[in-house]
Amino acid sequence: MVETAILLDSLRKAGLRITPQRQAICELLATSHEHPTATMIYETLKSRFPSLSLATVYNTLEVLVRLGAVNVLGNAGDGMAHYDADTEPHINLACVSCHKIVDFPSQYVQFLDEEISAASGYRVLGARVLYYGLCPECQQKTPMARRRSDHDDRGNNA
Amino acid sequence: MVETAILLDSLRKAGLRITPQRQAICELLATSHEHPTATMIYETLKSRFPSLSLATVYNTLEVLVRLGAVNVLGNAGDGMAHYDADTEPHINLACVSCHKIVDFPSQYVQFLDEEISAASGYRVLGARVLYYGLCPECQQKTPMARRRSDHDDRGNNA
DNA sequence: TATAAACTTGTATTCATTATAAACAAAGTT
DNA sequence: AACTTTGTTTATAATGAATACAAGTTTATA
Ligand SMILES: [Mn+2]
Ligand SMILES: [Mn+2]
Ligand SMILES: [Zn+2]
Ligand SMILES: [Zn+2]
Repeated sequence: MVETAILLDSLRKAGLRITPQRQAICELLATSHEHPTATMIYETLKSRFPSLSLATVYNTLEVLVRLGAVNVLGNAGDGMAHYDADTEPHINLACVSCHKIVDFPSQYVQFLDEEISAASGYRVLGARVLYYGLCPECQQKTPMARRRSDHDDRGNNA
Repeated sequence: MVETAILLDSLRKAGLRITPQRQAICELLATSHEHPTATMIYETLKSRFPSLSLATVYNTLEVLVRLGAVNVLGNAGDGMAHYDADTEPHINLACVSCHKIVDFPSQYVQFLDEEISAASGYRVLGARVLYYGLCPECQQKTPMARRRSDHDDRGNNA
């Protein structure tokens, strides 16, 4: 569980103002477990903030990522970047068919993280530990041993 | 070290033809250690194949990813997707400043991989294990404890 | 209340990626 | 060999997420 306060604090510590929009975006990021995209955040909040602009969502996300408070997982088959406010080491499992992303806890990621920070020489700003494939539900829907020419849903990529 | 033959075989096994373009793209992917983008592949090969189209590069990459022979690491701060023909479990370290991506070997990733395949219920098609930050060289170039309003090079994201 | 700085918003722009259709090439058929 | 089918490449157009920009709004400080 991510604390909204942690995100807000990182904004504050960077000398940035806590506006109602930023507050709401941080709250949504911290509360949600669905690894939202910029558009998803925008759609969810615009009922509460009718004047909200998509640009503000992108701006806020960019700041949070730069501060290391949020990670970008990238495209999950739907052509847009998904964000994760949980920066604790964990694995994300993305389904390339229904585009849901779930968390998968693993003891090894912790070690991994420490190893990299210690031995790589990099100043690590964030991570993108994401496995992609077909979730159990979507495996049902698909006629099983999917043959080569099965033209399933369009591309994926980064 | 990745074998070109492995990539070509996965095309063959999928019933696809080994054209000179595909052969060259697979060769470059297998040989290169720089996690190239579609454009990088295109630029590199167009001297040898003056008629090569960027569309062919994208098409071939899409097929290889769908077959699980290549992983998409995504945007490394330069706005385009980077590809990795090494599907063995390993960590990729991306520099958000110079956009280079290097491999980092870790024993833990192996365990991680096995754990996910065994316990998640997902049919895993690929992975995107990427840490991003500043490489040792770029840490020099940057005035150290980079303050908030330091407007460095533009965004990053997925 | 001024004045400046930070922030939001609406819109225009960019550009990586995808879609489309026409030319080309290989393999099979008569 | 000529015809046909099917897969591939190429050139170009279209898409749309992300970004840039300029104008308006809020907040801070004097
Ligand atoms: Mn997560
Ligand atoms: Mn790699
Ligand atoms: Zn699914
Ligand atoms: Zn660097």
